[in-house]
Amino acid sequence: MKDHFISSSTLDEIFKRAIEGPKIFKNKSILFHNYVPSRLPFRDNEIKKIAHLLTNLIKGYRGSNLFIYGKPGTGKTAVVKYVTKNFLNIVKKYRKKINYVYVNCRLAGTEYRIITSMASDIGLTLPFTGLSTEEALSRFIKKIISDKIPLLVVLDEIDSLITRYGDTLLYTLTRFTNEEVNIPYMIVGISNNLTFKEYMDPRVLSSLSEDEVVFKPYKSDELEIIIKERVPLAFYPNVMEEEAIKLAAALSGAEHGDARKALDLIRVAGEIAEVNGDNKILVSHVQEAYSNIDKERIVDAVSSLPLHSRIILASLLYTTQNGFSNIKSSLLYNKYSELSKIVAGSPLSYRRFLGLLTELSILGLINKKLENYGRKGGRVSIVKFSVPIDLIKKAIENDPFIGDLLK
DNA sequence: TTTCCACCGGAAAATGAGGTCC
DNA sequence: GGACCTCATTTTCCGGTGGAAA
Repeated sequence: MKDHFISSSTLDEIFKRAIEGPKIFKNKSILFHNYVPSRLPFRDNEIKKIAHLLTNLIKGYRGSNLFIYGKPGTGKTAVVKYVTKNFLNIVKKYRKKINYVYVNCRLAGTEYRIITSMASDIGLTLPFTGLSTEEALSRFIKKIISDKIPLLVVLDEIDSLITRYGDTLLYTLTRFTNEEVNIPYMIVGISNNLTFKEYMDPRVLSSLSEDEVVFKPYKSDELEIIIKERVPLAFYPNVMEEEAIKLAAALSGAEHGDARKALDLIRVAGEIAEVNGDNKILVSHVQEAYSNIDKERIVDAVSSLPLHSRIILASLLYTTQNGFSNIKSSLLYNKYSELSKIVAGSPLSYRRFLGLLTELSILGLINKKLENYGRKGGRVSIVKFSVPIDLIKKAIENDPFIGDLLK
């Protein structure tokens, strides 16, 4: 049986190295996604455009609503947060008032939670359940009207709201004013994709897109400059080698110009150097970080799945390891039912099982393909892993509920 | 050309646990 | 305390679906 305990001398060594070993990170938080830097290179035009639109609110006019679109890691959220932070500072300085609301629609989850989050930003507490969505929205609107303060709403990942709940909330937000109620407001929608537009009423869409800003992906040389600006803030002097910076920029530039990935890469490279007790971040650390990031993603994805999804993966692992390839979903369900009787008491319905298979496929862990065998065999789903099997095995074996089952 | 297999997957309803409101 | 609410998960129902066989 594998020893699950770490000796105290090993722990001593880890802590000793942390205190006495080479210093790598000066301020790691600089490299996290939520950090808003004091300078955002290559986004001057976008910053100016958003700032100009915001001036309407200070003057007391209704600003054009703004739709911001761009691939992940192109700086959309960072630019909006940067501009609004400066905007609110000026507003405060001149003793003006703005009701500012920022919600990430995907993280907030449901439409109701988006409304309660917006309400909380303007000082209105709503119960987290018990009210109808209409009632919650109505209270939010009443508060805006009674405050008589210009309103700025930023809806990040707005596609997540529209594709799941339609455009009712946005419709209400763009139409709460009239001749009697004349409160200046501006809505900023941010999205990674444009597919959600088909779910919107053309009137709401044109209202949201009164102005548009598109964020283009960063080029490798631009990413290199972005990394070079963060390196002196995040690491101690001369810790990161010039060649390592170039490689990190090139690897992330090749992957859709994603600045977030570039910063992840140098952070993980720094962590690897730290664990190894090295005093510099070298090209080899960046290379190792690049291959580790994907592995970590897969193992993390598997271990954070719900129990039944993990049992499905274990069933697929079992059947694959027993020489079956191109496994039919019905066959897999039989194995899954067997395992879940042991682990969870009873299996979920076949329909639910299919839903979980689709989710695993969307996550990129498995590949589900429809195949047709005509009158003889009908139309079936064929399932196989789409990531290296040893990574799944590693995640499943460490699972406290189903790890022993496979042995 | 039609039939039929073996499912697939959308939609709606059910469930159960949290809650508010009057 | 009963009516009504959200929310995530799950079940039930049932109309497709594509291609080999009839």
